[in-house]
Amino acid sequence: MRLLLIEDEAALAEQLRKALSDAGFATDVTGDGIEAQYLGEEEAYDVAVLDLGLPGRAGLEVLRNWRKAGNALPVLILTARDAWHEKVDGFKAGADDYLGKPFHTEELIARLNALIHRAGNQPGGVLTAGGLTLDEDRQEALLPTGTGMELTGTEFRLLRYLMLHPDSLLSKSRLTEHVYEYDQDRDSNVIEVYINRLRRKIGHDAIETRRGQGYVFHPGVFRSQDG
Amino acid sequence: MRLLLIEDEAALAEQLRKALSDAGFATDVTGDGIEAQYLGEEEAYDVAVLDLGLPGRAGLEVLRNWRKAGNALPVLILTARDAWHEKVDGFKAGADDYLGKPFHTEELIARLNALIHRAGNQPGGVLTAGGLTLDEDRQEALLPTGTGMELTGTEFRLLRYLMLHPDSLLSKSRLTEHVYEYDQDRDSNVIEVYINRLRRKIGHDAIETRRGQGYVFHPGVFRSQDG
DNA sequence: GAGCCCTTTTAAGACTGAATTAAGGTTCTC
DNA sequence: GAGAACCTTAATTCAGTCTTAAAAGGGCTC
Repeated sequence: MRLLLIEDEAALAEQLRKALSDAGFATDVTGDGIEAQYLGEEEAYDVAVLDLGLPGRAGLEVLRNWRKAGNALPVLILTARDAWHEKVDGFKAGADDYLGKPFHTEELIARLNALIHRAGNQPGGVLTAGGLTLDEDRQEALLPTGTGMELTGTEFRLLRYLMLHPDSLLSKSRLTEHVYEYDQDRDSNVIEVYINRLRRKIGHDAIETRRGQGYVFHPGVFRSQDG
Repeated sequence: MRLLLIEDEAALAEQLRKALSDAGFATDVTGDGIEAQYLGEEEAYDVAVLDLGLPGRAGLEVLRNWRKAGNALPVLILTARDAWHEKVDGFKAGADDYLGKPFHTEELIARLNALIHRAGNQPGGVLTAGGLTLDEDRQEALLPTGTGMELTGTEFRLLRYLMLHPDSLLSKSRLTEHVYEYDQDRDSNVIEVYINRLRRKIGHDAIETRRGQGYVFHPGVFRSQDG
């Protein structure tokens, strides 16, 4: 996986580069908007991380220009946690995801993996979200504690969909659609039953219920349990 | 948001109705052209979904008749993916958008949101009004201070309607019509109760009471609080 | 093809919290 | 100041969800 990191603060840039390399990303770093723009157009990256703390709002311009040119490169933006307007502006400019600073590196990596998977650029085999690992070849989950859990087919498909959409509200009908291709199910509580089974295996708190709306998968839960 | 779904295939109709309800649309369903025509004229819908698979080409007739009567209700038509002529006929009859079957429900919902949103409010699933942000995917509000507020289903539907009609006088009956499905409207103070709950979450001043007339949502209130 | 094991689906009762109702208090209008 | 409209809180209701268990289904071996 090739990753473009656009970050002007040298210390943070280096820290992130290390962590991202450890996670298996071949990372190019630039702190300059013009260079970032050029690299994003000329090189074949799988994903980009864009810190909006760049001086002069250059960051969003880079992103807008990419989109204007039809470049669909998945982009995750970093913003100060309280700068809500940056988040909104970022999405308007075409960002795919965002993360507020300060953040845990694991979460950044999990979201990057999710972005890449969503874009269809399948690497192979392993999907991580905040410490939880899903081995797609062996169809089993690996908890941060090291415990391995075998999953049945349906459990696996459901968990994978949850992990691909971390912190997103997923309605039961949407989950049904994606876990069972184009199967139109009548009223049935399969999703509830499988949510229950997953909770037993990976922990109850990882999946939040929003009554009347759906479920939210929280990768962050795993951070606190183990490093 | 009140939605009219015109779909004669019962299974698909039910599947869509569920998914649309999850997404916060108060959905009325009919499989009959005559009834569809009547409902579109008499009820206050924000958008309609029209499946052209209806027997006897009745679907396009419904649409044409609405347009002839000056009804500008946004309409999205569903067609078989390879039925190119249906798409053309549909636009000629006054459709605003179309989607080929089969499709992912998320795409339908995204397009419906786009149809409903006013110009300028277009990014993926995010609705803004003067500093207040409504995340339509997660069904939660983001205050200018950065505080996120989870919303229940009814709170979400009401707030979305308010935000889509800023600075407009909205009567209680109109709010009821757009927040609830085909209603056997008894006198009740639900709207008052939910206005009260919203005020607690987003601030009392955002919603003005016009005694005897209704409510006005003021996005401007949020601008003064934060930059 | 009978029996076994594992997965998936259905079903039913308990539980929870969102939606609704209800009731008393407050503010506005005339 | 009387009546109406609205606010606010609390109780009630009821649909949505949890949980468990058992039935149904599918693939395997012998």
